[in-house]
Amino acid sequence: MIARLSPRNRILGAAATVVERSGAAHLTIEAVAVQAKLSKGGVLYHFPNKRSMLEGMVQHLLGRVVERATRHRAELADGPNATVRSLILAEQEQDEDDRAMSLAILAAAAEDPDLLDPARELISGWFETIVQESGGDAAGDQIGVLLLLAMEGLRFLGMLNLLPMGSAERARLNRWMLDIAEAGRP
Amino acid sequence: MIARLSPRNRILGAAATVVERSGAAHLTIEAVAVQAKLSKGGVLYHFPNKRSMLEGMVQHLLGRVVERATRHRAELADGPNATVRSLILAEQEQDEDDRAMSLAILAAAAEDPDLLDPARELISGWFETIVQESGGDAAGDQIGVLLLLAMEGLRFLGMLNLLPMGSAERARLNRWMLDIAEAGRP
DNA sequence: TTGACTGTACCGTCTGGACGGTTTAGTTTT
DNA sequence: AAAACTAAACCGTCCAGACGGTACAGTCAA
Repeated sequence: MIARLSPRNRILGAAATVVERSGAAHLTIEAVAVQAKLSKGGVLYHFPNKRSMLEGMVQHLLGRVVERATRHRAELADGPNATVRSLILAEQEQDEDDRAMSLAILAAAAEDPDLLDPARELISGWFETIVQESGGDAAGDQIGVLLLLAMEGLRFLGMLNLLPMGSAERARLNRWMLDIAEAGRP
Repeated sequence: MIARLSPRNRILGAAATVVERSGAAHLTIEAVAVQAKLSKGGVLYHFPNKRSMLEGMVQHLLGRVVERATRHRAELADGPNATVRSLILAEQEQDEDDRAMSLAILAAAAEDPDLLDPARELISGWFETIVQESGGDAAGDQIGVLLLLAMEGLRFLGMLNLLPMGSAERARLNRWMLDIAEAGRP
């Protein structure tokens, strides 16, 4: 029933798995090939070099986040803190594979910090929007920024296995954060 | 003027600089030696291998954080959310070098996720304490956790240069977070 | 309907280079 | 004299990337 993944996405998933298991330093074309059950040449057919594979990972990751956030954003119309709420909802929606793909950020940063440029732009845009939405830059009213930062904290701690929270606790926290965003304050 | 660093700390600082400039994948003994103005043998005199150098980086980073947090913690006695507040204050106190050393986390994660074990333990302890301090686990009352996560979000986004905030904005946010922690809510 | 051709998706092999680490013999600093 | 290095050679391993070839499904014209 599972729609067979395109070879390209299978490779990207395999790359994420390698990073998850061995760390970004051991992300090699050959390791990815083994994981994806391809030969090295097979991988290089889809991505001409390692750098383009990392670009692909980052792009894939950001693409999915943006896609989901945009959808939720549309549903929420222009309610209070709609953008942060859509980001929280988008994060909540991620499955295991998506979470593993987050490691693309670490792998990219390890290889060449410039690979994160697209992420920089995206986040920068979020910040601007969120600051506006949570009441201009009136002193102190930065609840949107706080929530966004907490989301990112969750993301990074989670991807490094530094987060001592079960999925139930996490779900509860997510719900609470949505409430805060909607109410404008805890 | 500046107290000359011990060779050991000079090496650790050089390692952080290498990661900052080139990414964790290019952290090699030789690159560190060049940056620290030593020979390769000179570095290996202080750290027998790369792994022990990474252990040293993580240890150095955590040591400083713990030291500062402990000091602030003592000052705050048992005021509301004292632990989170001490962590915020500790983070605020970091200089450029300390921030660069945060990259040790990324470098360690890239090489071998197990190197993060000490950090796991530390963070796990923080979580426990903070949950207790912000009112047991009474439904919804997770302000301490939220603040800790936001702090970590700041840390990670900052170390990857993904944070579109100037130091003034950051300072303002920090002050606001301290207020929230003290009041228990905004 | 058959044969020529095309594009996609690979495989297996090879090479040049870099890296981590070790060793050794010698030098500077304190 | 001991501690703290330097300089250089060297080894085994690993890796990115290039290359030539293969299998095969589909197209299309005669």
